[in-house]
Order: sequence, then C-alpha cells, then structure tokens
Amino acid sequence: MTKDKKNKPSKELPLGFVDRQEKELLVRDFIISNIKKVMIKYGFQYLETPSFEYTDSIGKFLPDKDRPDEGVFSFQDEKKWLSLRYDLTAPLARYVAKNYLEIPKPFKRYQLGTVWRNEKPGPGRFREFLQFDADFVGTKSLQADAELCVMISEILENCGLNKKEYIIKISSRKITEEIFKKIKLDGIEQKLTALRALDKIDRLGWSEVKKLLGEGRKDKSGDYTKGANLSSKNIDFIEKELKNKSSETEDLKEILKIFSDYNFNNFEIDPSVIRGLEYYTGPIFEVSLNFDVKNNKGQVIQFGSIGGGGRYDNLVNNFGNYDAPATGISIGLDRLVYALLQKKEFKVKQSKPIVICIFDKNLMKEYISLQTVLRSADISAEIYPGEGKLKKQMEYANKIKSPAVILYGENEIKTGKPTLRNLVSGEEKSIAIKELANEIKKII
RNA sequence: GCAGCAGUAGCUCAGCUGGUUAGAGCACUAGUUUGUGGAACUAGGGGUCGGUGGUUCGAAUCCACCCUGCUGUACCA
Repeated sequence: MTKDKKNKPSKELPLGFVDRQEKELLVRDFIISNIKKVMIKYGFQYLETPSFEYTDSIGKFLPDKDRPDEGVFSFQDEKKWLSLRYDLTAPLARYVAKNYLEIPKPFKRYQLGTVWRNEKPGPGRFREFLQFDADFVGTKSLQADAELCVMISEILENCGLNKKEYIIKISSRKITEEIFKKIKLDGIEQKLTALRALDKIDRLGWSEVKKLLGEGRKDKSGDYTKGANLSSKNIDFIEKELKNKSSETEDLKEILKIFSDYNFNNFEIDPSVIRGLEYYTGPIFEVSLNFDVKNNKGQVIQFGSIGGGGRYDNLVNNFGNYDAPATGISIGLDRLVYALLQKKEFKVKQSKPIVICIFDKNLMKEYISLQTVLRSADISAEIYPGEGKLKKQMEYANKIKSPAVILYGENEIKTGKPTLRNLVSGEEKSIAIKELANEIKKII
C-alpha cells in the first residue's frame, strides 16, 4: 500500500452517477416484470435502440456551439458528433423514419433503456437513469392517448400503488393556445416564459405564478427569476380561464368519454400540466404521486412527477417525408423505485443462500455434494467462499442475512446427519441428507 | 447557471472566542470462546480536520480564493 494519496485514482463518482445496490435493483426488476406483463397484454412490441445516436438525430434544436453539450453528453467521432440519448422518444422517431415501409401502421412499441442527461441531479434524480417508454405511432385516434393512461395506471397498481397514491393529470396544449390567442400573446419568448410559469402552479401556487407571469419572483433563497411581463389584466384573465373552463377543448372531451367507457376515473384535468415545450401538439399527461417523498435526511422534498407524455404529431416528420402522428408516455423507473422504497409496507422477497460451513478442507467433496443436493432442489446454497474459523463463517452468514447454515464436521460425519442451524431462531436440528432440502424449504 | 447552508475516521457527529501527541458512538480487525452469528468485555487499526494561499511564535479553529455536497431556483429540447 502506498501512502501517497495524491497519486491514487479517485474513488468518487462523477456528479449525478450512482452505484445501485441490490435492494433497489430488486424493486426495479419487480417493476420491470410488471411492465412487461402489461405490455404483452396490451399488445406492444419490444424494441431496443442503441445508447448513442448522431447528435443531429436526437435534437434538431441544439444550439450551434462548438460542442453540443446543452443537456446531453456528446463526443466527436471522425468529425461527426455522437450523443448519448436523453430520452427514448427521439430514437423511436428515428427508428420509425428509417423503417417506415416495413413496420405495421399504426406501430405500437415499448422500450426499456438507460438515458443520460447533463443536468443538475437531485434526490431520485440522476444523470443516468432507466426509462420506460410506450408509444403509438401512425394514429391520430385519441383512443391511443386514453389507453396509454389506462395502461400506466394498471402498471402502477400492479406495482402496489393504490388509487389514492397516484393520479394521472391530463391537459391539452390547445387550452393554453386558445387563451394566448384571446389575449393576443404571440411573442415566442413571452409565450414560453408564460408556459413555464403555468407549469409551476401545483408547486408554487397561483400567487407565486402570477408574479412569474408579471415582473418576476424572488424565491426562498433570495434568487430572482424574471417574469413574462404580462399586464395584470391579462394575468387575471388567464387565471380565470384556467380555473373555470379547463375541460373545454374538443380533444379532452373525447378522451374523457373514452375514459368513462374504460371505467377509468383515476385522473384529473389540470391545465397547469405543460411538460416540455417544443414537440407536444395535443393532449399531455403527467403521472404524479400523492404521498410525501423524503430525502435521506428525512426532509420532505419537491419530488415532481414520475413520468408523463403526450401527443407529438410532427416528430417523425422531422426525419423525412413520412407523416406519422404519434402519442407516447414514459416513466422514470429510478424515481419510481425511490418512491416505492419509502413505502414502509413495500418489500420484495429475495432469497439468500444457505451457507455450508467448512470444518475441514479434506471434507470438501462432502460439502460439494451437500451443495449439489440443495441446488438441485432449487435452493440457493453456497459453501463458505473463504477461509477461517467457524465463528468467522457464522458472522459472514449473519451479515449476508442467510436463513440458515449447515454444519457438517467430525460429530456429524459419524452419524451422517448434518446439523441445520436456523439463523433467525437459533434452533439447531440434526437432519438426514435426503430430508435436508424439505426441511430448509420450511424455513425459507 | 443563480442563491443560501455545509464539508473533521467507512458512517453520524463533538471540538471552533487560535495553544501540548485531534475525540466519541457505530462500523472494522483480533482476542475472551482454535465446533457456533446477532449480546457483553478487552485490545487494536484507521484522519496531511475538503484543497490552496494568507494572518500569526502557533490554525481543524481567523481571512481570501477554489473544489465538493445539500436545499431552493432556473433550464430539461
């Protein structure tokens, strides 16, 4: 060991990247298995696209800088820029444009994949995370939009959430468009600022949002955000419109009708749902949780939504001549995992190995045969994978939360019956080898 | 990016009106028990007190800058 710390590699991780441990991975696997079941039931195709895409495929809008690093991780390869994908929707649009003639129309596909964002991380929010995405491409039918909401709801309930713990919020871009038209708001920058402000109603409340629609707002830390500079008359008008006439647009009316045909009611119309700014063209939805989420210091934090989506009728068209209206939804799996782990009653069963202790290396053949007996019976089992005294072996078994150890030493050899020690109760039993598997199944 | 707060052992933190070899609990290692874990006791390892520079006879402690983290905010195509 060298004492020179300065010349050692760093054991720290890059900002926003994390090691994920078994506890959360098991929850994630559980969610994924539910997703797959539901996707098959709903008739979606499974697709995988690569992590990297050409930068111009994933963003038509990258600022023309030397290096396209606004929000994405990129590098230059033989003069072409490559980027790690930041979502699964843009790659889908690219895939559809590339394979348009072969795929069924409409095309229903789902995808699970890691995405990367070069943004500020937060609790349950990383720069590398797993996303689930399901889309209908090539249909204008709002049946598709409605079914996505029903489907997400089924997935969440299979994951153990009840109707009070989550809600699908829906809205339509058309609501705000109509309002803006009425107050003759047409400056693009001003529109965007106003949309961003409205997006924050559920978090900040109307009084703060009105400041953002007007001159600006100072937040808790004393930081100041410039507003959209609308007149107070227009601000009041927007508030009135959004509060009263929220479900007036035709597309939302139709979706509501379909929801009722499905007997689906765990949704609410919420015009403050804005979601991103560029490509959505119609109905938009957001999945939000109704219980408090805390950070590791126990403070309740602004968790935000765990996913959402909407209709984007022009995205595929960006790649060429094919016109493929589409709608889709995605879920941030790691955020869902983070939230589910906070529910006390939530537990995923995991089986830890029975540890076969080593008394004498010359008996290894016996230990291997015991191990084979258990493994053949589909019981997780291992011979203690190290060296050392029995005490050390017991400590190991305890540490990995093994349900039991098997002791097979001098005393047991004489009778041919191993001792099974239950590590939860501390109870020990002498058991014939052919009974061992059955006996263990009783305690795991 | 902007703002506020914070960085002392693997973890949680004490020490901070500047002053001998920097502490505690938990964790870790070894032993009390060379065939028995989760309890107890004993002993031990582990820190250039986030970094760099400054003030001073003397800095974990005071000052400046930088880095990192947390929270809020912005952005999230």
